[in-house]
Amino acid sequence: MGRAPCCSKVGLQKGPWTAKEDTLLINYIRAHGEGHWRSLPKKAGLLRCGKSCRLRWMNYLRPDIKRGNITPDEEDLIIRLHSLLGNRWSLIAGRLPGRTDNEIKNYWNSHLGKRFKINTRNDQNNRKGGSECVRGPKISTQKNYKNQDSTAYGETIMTTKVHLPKAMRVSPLPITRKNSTDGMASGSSTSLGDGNKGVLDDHEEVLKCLPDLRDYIEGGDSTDFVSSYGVCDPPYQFSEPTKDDMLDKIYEEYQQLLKAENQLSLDSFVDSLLI
DNA sequence: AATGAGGTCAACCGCCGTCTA
DNA sequence: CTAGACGGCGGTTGACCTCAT
Repeated sequence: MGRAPCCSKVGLQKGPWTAKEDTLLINYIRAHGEGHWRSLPKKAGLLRCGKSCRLRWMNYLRPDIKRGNITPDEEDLIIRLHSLLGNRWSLIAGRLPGRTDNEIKNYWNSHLGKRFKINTRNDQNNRKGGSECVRGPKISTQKNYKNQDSTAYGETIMTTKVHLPKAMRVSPLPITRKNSTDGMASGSSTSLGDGNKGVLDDHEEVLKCLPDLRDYIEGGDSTDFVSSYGVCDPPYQFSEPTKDDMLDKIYEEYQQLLKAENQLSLDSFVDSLLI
């Protein structure tokens, strides 16, 4: 017996968002800030479910979203965190500034999960003296993996101990301003493929209507955008450390975990991620 | 050139935990 | 204490795209 739907769904728009809808949503959040998703659509003049608005904002329109390909470092981190946390996409996303849980989930399902599945299968074949063709994950050799169980990913991960802390709300990490050479600022390297150019063009139109947002995307200061949009309350606190510092710090923590072995329990490390 | 298979990713759905009256 | 509202999460879907045949 589930809860009643968040909205009646009668007469509501579904499917891909139009540029006009995006504009309405952005303008509303600009004026009133986030929250109150249930009542937001009505007030903003949108024929959308509140959840749909939230999702659109969180996964696409938010100014701090980092677009473009997942970097090898980010991929490494996703793999490591997934091996620790399992499918806790929001937690993993919380450690990847500018990435959304949906994006990471999609990336895992379309790239990594499959890769590790193949790897695991081949690993099992190898143990049986099977194929020599090992298509393991493309893990950077500069990182220390020697303490990693070769079966720590993919299907077998389900049998390894995955820390599953009690579900709780996780306050987002401080979101750092990306520098002008990556992410959205790279322009063409959006997550929209060339085939979606039409859609992209539509949203370019939205951006033309929103100079603040365009300034941000083209290298302006996100804090300007946020403050001008009136959404400066948490979770949008753009503060130090920088993205690179944060990634380094997480790697460092992980390395320490690997080295310390018995000195630092896995649980306490994972718990530290949840803080 | 046509077409079918497979990949990608935005969006939806249902459930859960927390908050509040 | 309870029930409903709300926000958030992970799983899934389906439209659209690319690529191989």
